[in-house]
Amino acid sequence: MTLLSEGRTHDCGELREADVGSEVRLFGWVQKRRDHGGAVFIDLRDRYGLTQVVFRPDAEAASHEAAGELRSEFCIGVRGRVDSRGDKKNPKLPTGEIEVTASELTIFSRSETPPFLIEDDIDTREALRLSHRTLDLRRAPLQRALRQRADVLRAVRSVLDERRYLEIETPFLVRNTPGGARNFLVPSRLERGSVYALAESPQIYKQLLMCAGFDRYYQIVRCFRDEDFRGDRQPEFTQIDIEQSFATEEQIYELIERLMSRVFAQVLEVPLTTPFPRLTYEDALARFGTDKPDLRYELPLCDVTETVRGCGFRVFAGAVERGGKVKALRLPGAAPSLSRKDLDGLPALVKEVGAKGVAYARIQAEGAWQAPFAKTLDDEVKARVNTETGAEEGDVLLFLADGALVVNNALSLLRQHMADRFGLIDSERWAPVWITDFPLLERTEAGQGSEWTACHHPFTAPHPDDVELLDDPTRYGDVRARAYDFVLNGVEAAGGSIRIHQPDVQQRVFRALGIDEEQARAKFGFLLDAFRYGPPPHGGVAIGVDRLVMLIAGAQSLRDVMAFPKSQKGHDLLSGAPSPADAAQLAELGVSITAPPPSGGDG
RNA sequence: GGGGUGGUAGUUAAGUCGGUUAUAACGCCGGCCUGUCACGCCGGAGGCCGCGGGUUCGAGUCCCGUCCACCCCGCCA
Repeated sequence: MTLLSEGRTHDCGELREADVGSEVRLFGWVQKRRDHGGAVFIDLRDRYGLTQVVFRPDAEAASHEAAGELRSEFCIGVRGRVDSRGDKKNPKLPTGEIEVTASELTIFSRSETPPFLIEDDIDTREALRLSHRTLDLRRAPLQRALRQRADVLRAVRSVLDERRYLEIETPFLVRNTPGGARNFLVPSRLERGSVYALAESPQIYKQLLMCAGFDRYYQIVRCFRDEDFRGDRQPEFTQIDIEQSFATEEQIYELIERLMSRVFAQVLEVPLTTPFPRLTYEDALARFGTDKPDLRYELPLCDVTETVRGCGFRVFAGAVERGGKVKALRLPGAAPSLSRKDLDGLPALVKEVGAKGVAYARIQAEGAWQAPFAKTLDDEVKARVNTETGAEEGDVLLFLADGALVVNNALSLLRQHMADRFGLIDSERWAPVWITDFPLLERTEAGQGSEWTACHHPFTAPHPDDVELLDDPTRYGDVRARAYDFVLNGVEAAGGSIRIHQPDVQQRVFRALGIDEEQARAKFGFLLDAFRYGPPPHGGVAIGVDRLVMLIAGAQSLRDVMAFPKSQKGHDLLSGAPSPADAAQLAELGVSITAPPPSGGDG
């Protein structure tokens, strides 16, 4: 019998004082060797933990001899006896009460010196970690994150199964429908000249499933989007996609609240209070400058546009004249701790969102302002701003004056920055919130064809009270959608809507979007056809698994909760994808590449 | 498409005003060590300074270009 065929008796994280005296077999990787010439200590690691193994010359000479050649990351098996460590316990390890005195050692495989240490906190260039992802994945934080990811999915499945949602798969290779997120394209070999698109979401298919009578559907599904990537955006990502017939917003909210409660209870043992608070899109933007506010802290924004209209400070008055906004962020009691240098450094901070500057004022006794521009403002204006923002002595007010988008982006950034700086973020706290009443339509950038585009997607139902506005192009921007986002700690973790199921409403929305009947047929004919035969009212939601797990695992990036993520340019640094196709493959597909071959990097 | 940060030994970093042989720590290799757990002590090896070009008597350092990674704006119905 070999050690391998006998099998391991325990994992490397489970032996305790109570096991002392038993014979055990442990398999794992060498985390660390400490060779004292006599006793040789090995920290043996697997995904469950670390156990100290000791080899002694007097106990088993051959094993002791062999232990001398062990190096980091050798994969080994050990037979031995569990001994108490007596007064040599290591309180830092769960298994620190005991050690295994080895009587037999099998080296399953050797390891070259790894390019970086397999430790919890390594400070290694991420590119290197990604190109040696298998080693990176041996590290405890990634092991933990991927386990939590599986735990999250298990918890979600348990709720959905209890509630009789049916898991149904939908195609990845779908019809190419330009508009919305850019699709990855897959050329067809059997029909040269045509392409499939990789599904950016199962949206249309899940609506078809509703029409087919599967009144409660879910799928844990990969989605593909060929856009620019970020720390929280990858070319392929996973959604928990849910749709149900006869749904109302309230039912969807209740379901997600139940799902999240179960997930947090099971994975983190944290109770979430339900129902979650709600905030309209309009309020969110007004008070926090973003539709995904982090509500773990306060620091609301205050719109003072009307107050400073025509005032003596040209930066303010000018922005208002140009149709922009002036908003303030009040930092209670911040005056003593924010130096002139801190405040003068703020413009650099907001430069990245396109803001040209940040005005600030320290509030002194009786509401007087200490500010570079203080003289240009009437006392009356200052007093009104004080009242509106609630500013008191010792506070600092930060002002942004610019177009609405820049003002909101910059103040949202500053709000975050200051919350961080003043330690206002309770890392133990979870702040879920529903963002409701999104606009249905938004203006597109000039020169992109149609003037309006759907905020969510073209099948999102308008608010019943606003349907009539769809007949007045000047009011398009006022139409509210039955769409909602679930935001957790400032991260958009889920989003969805009640869909349109009435052909006439769908037609009006298409018209507003500048999609004529012919285009509608060409793009979405198969959905519209399904809607001719008694479509049920329906709606749903999609949860961003990667983002949710990122929050739960406390990770800074999606890359830390995905086993094999891609770089910001969409490269898989492990496999080298994407790579040039060979000529024969392209010929078979009837595809020719016009771009010059990539020069490749040596970085 | 745009703005920013970075790339020097296996790893993380230092490298001044352009000047002799490019430093340090960790890791690695060899030796010693029977209670370590950030083991210790002694010795050693290890470099296309991302890549290409330019300026210069001389470039890790200055200039231009380029590649890669990361952060952000746009984009992500």
